[in-house]
Amino acid sequence: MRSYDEYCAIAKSLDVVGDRWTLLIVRELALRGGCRYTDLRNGLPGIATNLLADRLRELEQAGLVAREDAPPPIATTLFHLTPRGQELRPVLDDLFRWGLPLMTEQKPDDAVRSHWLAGALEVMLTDHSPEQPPVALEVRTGDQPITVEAADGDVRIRLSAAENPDLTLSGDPQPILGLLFGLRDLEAAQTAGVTYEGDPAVLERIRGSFPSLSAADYTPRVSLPS
Amino acid sequence: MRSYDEYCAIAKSLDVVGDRWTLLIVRELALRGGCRYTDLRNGLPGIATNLLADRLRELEQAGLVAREDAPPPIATTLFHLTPRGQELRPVLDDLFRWGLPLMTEQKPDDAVRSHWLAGALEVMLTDHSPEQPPVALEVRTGDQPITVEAADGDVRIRLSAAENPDLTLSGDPQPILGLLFGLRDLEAAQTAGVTYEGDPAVLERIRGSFPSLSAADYTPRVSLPS
DNA sequence: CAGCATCCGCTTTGATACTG
DNA sequence: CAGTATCAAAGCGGATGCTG
Repeated sequence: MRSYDEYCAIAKSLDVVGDRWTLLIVRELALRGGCRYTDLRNGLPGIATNLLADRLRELEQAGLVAREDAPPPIATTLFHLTPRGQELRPVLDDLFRWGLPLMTEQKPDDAVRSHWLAGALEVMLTDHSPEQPPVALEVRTGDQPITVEAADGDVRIRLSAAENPDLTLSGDPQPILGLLFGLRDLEAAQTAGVTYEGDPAVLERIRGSFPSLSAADYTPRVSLPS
Repeated sequence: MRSYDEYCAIAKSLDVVGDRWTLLIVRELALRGGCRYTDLRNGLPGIATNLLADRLRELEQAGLVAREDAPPPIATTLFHLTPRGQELRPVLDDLFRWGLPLMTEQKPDDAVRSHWLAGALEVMLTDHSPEQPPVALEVRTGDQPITVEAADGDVRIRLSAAENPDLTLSGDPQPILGLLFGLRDLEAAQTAGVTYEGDPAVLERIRGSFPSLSAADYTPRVSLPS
């Protein structure tokens, strides 16, 4: 990308990560840790292979990504974020939150990956009853099952099936997220094709509350002259 | 921009604000409040006029920007952020912070605008001595003077000259920021052409501390299967 | 198969000129 | 002041081919 040529921190940030696909590559590496080239392609459906190679080279040069030649048993190159790359997490988290209201719309040809949903769940869900015994929720949607464990006030997300889930939800991601974020009740979710097995009370324990528009004021950041 | 077609909050955010120039337009409106078309052009040096018009239309459609036909005395259209647009402030703030280390390099053809620097100062400076009487600093660089007032633990930034500044700094923006962010001492700043008038002790009062790389760990956000 | 490089048609951008 | 119109150049998406 052409530089904006502005002596401004935001512009300089965008000089580095403002290109198409770049932040999504960082998202993949932030969510999944070390990735092979092929993993990245799978997590970025639609990216042209030459673009992925280009972006990885640029990110490496900018010091956000490092490549590591994995030892003999694996024998493949792994890409991972450097500390400088990890520092983009606040940006990704904010974009996650800002974009959540847009998740109410799921276009028919939207690709779905469970680790994206897992990221959203991690940002949104909390354990409202730390004193209660741990509970486990299994979510079956996307390309692999997601396990949500609430214990001692913390919520942990794993991309695998649960051992003995207290509740299992299956169906399309959109109504399931609506249910977990408190936008739909169980009945409405069922109408949208969600099925469950187990104890629905788990929902009260971990449900997130949707960020309502916080009535931001219109005052500019910096007061202007006269 | 073409949609990424991903059911992911970050991708959906970038579908809206991921285009070239878009976030910088939001930056302008966030920093300066209501802007005329011409103000925006001045704050976005190098943007093609048709692109600015396109982006404003897209932002309006997406509900982030509203245009307002100002009453007779002004007789011009003003653009401002809607509440939904204001909600991007956390994203802008994080990009501000992430990009600060890049400000150590000032390319010869980088444009400079005081309100960008004011944004950086607002994010970075704090009043370390709330119990002390208020102090005022005037910074002379960029296209207009900046006033930094520290009082009662708060720091306020204005884009205008100070009444009776306790300290005035003049020179290139890069060494001045270095000085204010604690990367240079006064002597080093002077070597880089910064001049001052008044009491340098003001610096101790408001100086920001530079975000050192916080040794982020490499653990992925979501644990992977097996 | 993993990790690219090359080629080609299309879209987006940048620069400039022009208009109500 | 607030845009629209035009056109060349750069970037992108998709397909394909190459190398270990």
